[in-house]
Amino acid sequence: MGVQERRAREKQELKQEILAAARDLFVHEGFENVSMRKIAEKIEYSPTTIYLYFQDKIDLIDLLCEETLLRLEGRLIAIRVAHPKPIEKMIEGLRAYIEFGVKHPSDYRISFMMEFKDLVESGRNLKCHEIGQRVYQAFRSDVAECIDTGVFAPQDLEATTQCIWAAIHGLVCLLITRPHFQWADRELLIGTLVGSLVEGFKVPAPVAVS
Amino acid sequence: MGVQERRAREKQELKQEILAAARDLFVHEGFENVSMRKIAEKIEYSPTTIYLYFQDKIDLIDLLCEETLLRLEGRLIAIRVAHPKPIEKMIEGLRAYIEFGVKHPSDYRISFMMEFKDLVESGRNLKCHEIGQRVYQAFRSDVAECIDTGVFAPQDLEATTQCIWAAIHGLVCLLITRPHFQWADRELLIGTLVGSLVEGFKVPAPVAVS
DNA sequence: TCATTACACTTAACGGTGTTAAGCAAGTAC
DNA sequence: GTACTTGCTTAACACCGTTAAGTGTAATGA
Repeated sequence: MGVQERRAREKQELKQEILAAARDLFVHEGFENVSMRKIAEKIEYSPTTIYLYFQDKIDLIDLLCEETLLRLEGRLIAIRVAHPKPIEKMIEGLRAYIEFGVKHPSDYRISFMMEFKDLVESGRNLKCHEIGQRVYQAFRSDVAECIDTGVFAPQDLEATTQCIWAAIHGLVCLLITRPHFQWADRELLIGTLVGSLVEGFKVPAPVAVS
Repeated sequence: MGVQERRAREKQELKQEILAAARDLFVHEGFENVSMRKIAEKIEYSPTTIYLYFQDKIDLIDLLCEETLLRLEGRLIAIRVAHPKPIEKMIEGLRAYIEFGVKHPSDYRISFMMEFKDLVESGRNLKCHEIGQRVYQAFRSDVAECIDTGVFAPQDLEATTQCIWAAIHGLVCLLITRPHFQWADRELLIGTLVGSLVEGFKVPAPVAVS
């Protein structure tokens, strides 16, 4: 009896259709302007149908976030393969991260700019958290490689990794939330940030203390 | 006839009371969980009363944003006075910015992490925009001073200013939105970022291009 | 002193949000 | 052919920002 199989397949298809509609709306209507009702309207089902496929809005967004992180991870893995030299791997990885964020602002917002405080504190475990950790660990390995091969001066691995991530995240954030600011030429901006970051960590631990 | 004066004064007092209540709620309940109705409840007036004092929620938030930026500006001006040496002025200014954001996450969210795209495009002019520009220009002067005095290598002023701002903004953002991440020691983190940033701009234009 | 006017504020409502409970109609199973 | 399962919908709840209309009180002018 292939009935159950067909049903399961159809259920999975509609679930994917909902996710696709949601992502499309996020991209075209903006993060704040997407409601469950609008998603439902787009797929031509009643709003409550979505709740047969997702626990709630957070659950839906979580899956979108997971998809996004998987795409970013794939992009970064490709760069690691293409650039064996640690310094190039680092520079191209940072560039790719920034360009990913700028190119997919809605996806980036969902994955990196949403407030997670309440969610984490509610004890809920998100699918995207796991893969987010994986992407971070991989990046930390890249930083470690730079330190180990002498490209970077010996410094606290965790702090260094987090500083670099924070810096490039900051640029993506501002480019997304302040698109009308008097930004310098984008290529110059990205090049300057990545270049200075790498340069700043070449010299030994210049921790600025008061 | 001091009636009008008294009335004007009372109106101003209630306006300030509303602002204070709003800020208090933002701080204690979190940015997303504050509604006009809750603000009204806190000051023990009906929700619609707020609309006699503010155009809408954006208007209210705009004034809060302005207040916040004025406080930050004051903080940074004090540091400029206390540290005449360009390099110290830069380092302490960056530290102060980060610490301001970490210490007042709700205020920082309102001023620097809110989506402004739709607002700017609607042609509305916000009070906080003007002073935000002023704070940016002052910071750019600090960067220019570092370049002019040879602390930083000669580089594009605008790009350099924006990169440094983006980097410290990124750290504040992540510390706010991801408080449960496995952060390195906060002092080490801040010191590392500020130190590496300054170090990275000492060497001549290391713009990383693909 | 009394009618009028101005003002501060409220009540009621609109259209929107995320979400849940109950119901309906068609397909499957015996 | 009847009972049960499944997929979806309708109706509703409590919230949101916001507006229009109404209310009562205080100030004003005769």
